[in-house]
Amino acid sequence: MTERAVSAEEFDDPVDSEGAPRASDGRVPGRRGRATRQRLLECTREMLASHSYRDLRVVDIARQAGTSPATFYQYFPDVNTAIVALAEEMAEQGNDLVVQLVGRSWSGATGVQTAEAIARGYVQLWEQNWPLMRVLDLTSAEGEHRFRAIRVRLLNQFTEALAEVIRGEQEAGRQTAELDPMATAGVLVSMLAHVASHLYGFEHYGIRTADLERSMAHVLYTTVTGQKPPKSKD
Amino acid sequence: MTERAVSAEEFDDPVDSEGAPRASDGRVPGRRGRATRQRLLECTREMLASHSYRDLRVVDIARQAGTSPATFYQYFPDVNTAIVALAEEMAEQGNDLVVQLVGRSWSGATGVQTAEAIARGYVQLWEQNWPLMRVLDLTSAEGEHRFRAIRVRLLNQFTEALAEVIRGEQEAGRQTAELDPMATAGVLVSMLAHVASHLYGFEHYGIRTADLERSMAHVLYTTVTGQKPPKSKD
DNA sequence: GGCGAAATCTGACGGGTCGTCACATCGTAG
DNA sequence: CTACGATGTGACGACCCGTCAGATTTCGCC
Repeated sequence: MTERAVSAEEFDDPVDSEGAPRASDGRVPGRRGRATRQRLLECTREMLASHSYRDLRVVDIARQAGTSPATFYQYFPDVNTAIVALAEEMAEQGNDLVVQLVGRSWSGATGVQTAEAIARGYVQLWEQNWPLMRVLDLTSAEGEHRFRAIRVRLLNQFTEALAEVIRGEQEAGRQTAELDPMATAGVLVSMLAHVASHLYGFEHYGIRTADLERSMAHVLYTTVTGQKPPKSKD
Repeated sequence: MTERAVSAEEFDDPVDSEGAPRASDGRVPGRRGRATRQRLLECTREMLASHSYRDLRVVDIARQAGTSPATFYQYFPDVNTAIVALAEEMAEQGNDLVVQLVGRSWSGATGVQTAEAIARGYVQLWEQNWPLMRVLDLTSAEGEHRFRAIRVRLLNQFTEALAEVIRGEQEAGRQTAELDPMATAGVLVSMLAHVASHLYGFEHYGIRTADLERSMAHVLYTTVTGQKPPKSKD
């Protein structure tokens, strides 16, 4: 294979400390420029929701924003860089939510509620951001290091928080010490991530989202605490 | 966005009942033709192992096979169709293996061994076929219906077999009847699929494959049987 | 052994996308 | 109102894809 252009994949979006982006030629854009950049970002988000990621063309985003392809390249070295900007914003907000849920109590009936909240929370996070989440999953499986970094950050903080809980349960003697906490947490987060990203496929096969959430909550609770869940109220 | 060429994505590889493929013009190839086709397939497999799927170019496969791009198009309408042929072969063989494992006994210490065998088996299946598995995961998440069909077939038979076991455990009163068997099985298979496809990522973070297998086996056994595993020998 | 016809292979081309660059336009400070 | 920096764009070269007419190889048959 002839070497392909490495393109800008290896470089990060040039953004200064305040988040003000620089244009391709290194100059700092003014009001008009930033407005155009923002408009391009929003159009990218829209296109991502209505078109397949693979079919996303610069010319379409530019046209949607009422400008020319060359203008797009003035603000982003490529389409991925624009998406990274969007994904970073989403990851920021979404991560807090789920990690926070892990911190709740894991004992008894409250613990079951925690597990349910996590399962539902993760599913909702995915449903609310599926265009970006999908791209994140997709490109992370390939080589794109920036997307992978975001995804890893998103999942890793979650995994570590969960591992900490598992470690606590092990020390309290409620959970078997034979399991590696990080490995176990990784397995659980994998479950959440994969199920969330394939909800539509499951629905297609007649498997209801509510049932999936219940099963995931069950697995979560059981695996984290090492206990059978106390019988629920419903 | 202007409509993109639908290309041959919607059409299946023309293959007659005996598996003998037809060339692009509909004629049945002779010895030389079939040899060339096979050579192209093997080269596709090699390229897939050493190059990213996205960077796979027809011209490279052809060159590797010591022929011209036009020859490739004589036997396959596009690169994906060639990969589908490879993936189908793999799925055939791999599916039997894992589904067969599910049929083993799930009671007591033997059950733990069954769970471990499944976890290890799935991981090995992935490790042995990662170039194809990766493409399957990748393109299924997008729209390619042929890849998705193969992946669904692979996972669905597995899921249904597992659901059947869970249903049995429920009827025997060992597992809570609150959970939908298919949903639960789907969750478990998701776990296996996602962990297997991210083994390298986990290793990168210092999480050992052996620990992942143990954790997955634990989750599998616990969730399927509803019992704590009997204490192991090691 | 030679000769057509069928099978197989290939060079070259039209069509399309990508990213860049020189230049046009805008808008604002003086 | 003018000049200059900031912003926007048409058009171009490079690249990849899939096709097609024609060249080359193989094979059955005399």
